[in-house]
Amino acid sequence: MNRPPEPTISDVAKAADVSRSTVSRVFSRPERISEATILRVREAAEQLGYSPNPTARALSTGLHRNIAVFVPDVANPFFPPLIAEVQTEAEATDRCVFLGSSGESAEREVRLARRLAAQVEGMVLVSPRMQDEEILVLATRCPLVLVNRDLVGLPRVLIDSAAGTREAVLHLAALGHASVVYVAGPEASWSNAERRTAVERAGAEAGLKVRIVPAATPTFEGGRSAVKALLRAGATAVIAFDDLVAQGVLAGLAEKGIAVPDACSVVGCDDVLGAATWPALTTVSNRSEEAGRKAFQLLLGRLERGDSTQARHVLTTSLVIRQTTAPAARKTTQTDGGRR
Amino acid sequence: MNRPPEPTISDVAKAADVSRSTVSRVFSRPERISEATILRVREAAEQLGYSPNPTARALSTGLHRNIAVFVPDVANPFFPPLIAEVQTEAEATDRCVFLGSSGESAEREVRLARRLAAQVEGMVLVSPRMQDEEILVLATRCPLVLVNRDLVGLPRVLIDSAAGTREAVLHLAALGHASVVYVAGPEASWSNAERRTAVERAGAEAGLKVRIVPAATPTFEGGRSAVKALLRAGATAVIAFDDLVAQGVLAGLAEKGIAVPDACSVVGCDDVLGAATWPALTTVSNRSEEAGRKAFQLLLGRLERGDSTQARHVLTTSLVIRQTTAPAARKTTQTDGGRR
DNA sequence: CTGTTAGCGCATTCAC
DNA sequence: GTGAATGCGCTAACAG
Repeated sequence: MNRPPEPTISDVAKAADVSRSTVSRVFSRPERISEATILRVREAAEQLGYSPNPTARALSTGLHRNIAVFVPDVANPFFPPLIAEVQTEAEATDRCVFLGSSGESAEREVRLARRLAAQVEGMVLVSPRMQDEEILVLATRCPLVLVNRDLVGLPRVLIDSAAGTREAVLHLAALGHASVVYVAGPEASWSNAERRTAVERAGAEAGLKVRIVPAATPTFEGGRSAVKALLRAGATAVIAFDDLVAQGVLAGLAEKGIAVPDACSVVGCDDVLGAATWPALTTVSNRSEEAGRKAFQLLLGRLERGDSTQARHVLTTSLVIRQTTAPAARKTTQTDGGRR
Repeated sequence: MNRPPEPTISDVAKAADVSRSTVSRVFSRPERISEATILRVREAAEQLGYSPNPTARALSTGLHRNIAVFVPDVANPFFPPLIAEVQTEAEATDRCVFLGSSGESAEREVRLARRLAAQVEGMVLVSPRMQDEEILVLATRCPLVLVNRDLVGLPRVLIDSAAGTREAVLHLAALGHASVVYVAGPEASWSNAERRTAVERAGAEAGLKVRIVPAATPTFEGGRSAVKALLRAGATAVIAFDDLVAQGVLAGLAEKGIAVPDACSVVGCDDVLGAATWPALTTVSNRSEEAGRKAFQLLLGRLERGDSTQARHVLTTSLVIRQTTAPAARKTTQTDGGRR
């Protein structure tokens, strides 16, 4: 029931009739050891089923060969592909990855990060919800790479959804819509801020009236319950914070008998659903896998080559037009939208 | 750029003018220390920003307060909610979690597990792809809990999708279908075996002809490319390994102009898509969050109370009828289905 | 209740 | 190229 004691470096040393230092070197700097003894030690190790204890090694060197990835919520489909990518890359450099899924809570995020800092050589913070200061403090204790958070002084990779969002607004304008509603995501989200201002700017540029309706949470449910406010605002076109929210909006609209795209156009963001909604969702493209890969590479660069901390890698996006956008209905439903 | 040296137990001891052991005890068994010195030590620690180094602690005690969760693929939406649940539970007991996403590869799974075994007190293996023997070997080096793998001698939680799958077959029979095709998932998957035999048994029971068509991978793409074989088999009703595959089937069917559910009924499994497909997918319910919670509790029981290793917790499922199933078409399309 | 001593398993000086 | 000694930061007996 309890684990059998693992063989230690001493066991191997004894078996191979060398000193412990030699065994240690065989596994860390083999270049300084003769072929012959390497073979002998390796064999003894194999036979005993020995492999260096990572904990002891970490205590001695200060290096853990672990990293941590933080996301606001693993269950949000935007993140898993990114996580998978980081894990794959990490694996390739023989590193293990801790997962921190903080349930959209900045507090949990901070607590977890503190807890993990001593066990990792670096962390990737994806769409962190904590404040700038908290991130900066963390950065003094552990190398950080940010994804979708634009903080000067830290390496970061940014998925520029503003570009695609802008396209979306222009696309809606071209379809004859006179106004657009943005269903907003989390306050603390950099991506949300990007998208929101992109909608506002492009809206102004194209002469569209822009309104903001917050989603309580960046989820299907959040989108669904935002529909009431949408209808009150007399929306004919809506851009949602992300695909999940958009999907919720679609569902909410369907419940109220509002036809998409005939009576109302809907645009998502992140393209995590593929063509899995009905009608297939027009959305802004997603590059989260690339973001994950790049983030890991930046981290690796810092760890192994002491790269600068100033990297700012931007991945641009574009609009993927599918079936939830259509020309504005001829006869716009008038409501008391602006009143309250 | 390099991290400032963390304060150690000695620093705190000096500052509080006590021995290192006392400091140690304040953080591990405060009940044996007087109120007064606890306060003094705590204060000194706080001021220095000290907290016990987990690595040193682990080396000394053999306890890491880490666990690992393995899944075949984080990006498969079945797993994230389960992972999130485990992580939340772990956090509540002040444990951190490693993630092992193995890309559906048994080999990667084994390698990762070996690598991680020395850093965790236990692991949760969700739908492992490795062989029984490999799992058993691993179990000698590290406490294990299995999810969706029925291996005698190890604690396990099983989502009994057979129950819901059976309902699905009966449902299709009741709708007048004469045959059903099961689009199979991974060979190494316990869930797949369960579902497959459930289809076969219930099919026999209800007098349905049953055929099996494998999906290359348990993904959207896998389902989509299985459609060709489906058509060749002249399917009027199909049950897919999971929702993702079902969604692929839906897409493939749509491409060929086959109407769902009128010309062909489709049933998924795991209910991970909610009502997000069109038409909304009839599927077998999912209890992955509960599975995650239960799995962690079993692990905790083993770790803290030395619970038996014989636990076998079954979560049953049922059919969720939505819109992708309908009565069999009057006129069945005849094809050369059985020929090759 | 608290201090002293020893050691977890390894990497790293420094000698030879 | 290899061995002997020392310490990483902490917990665990064993005293008192």
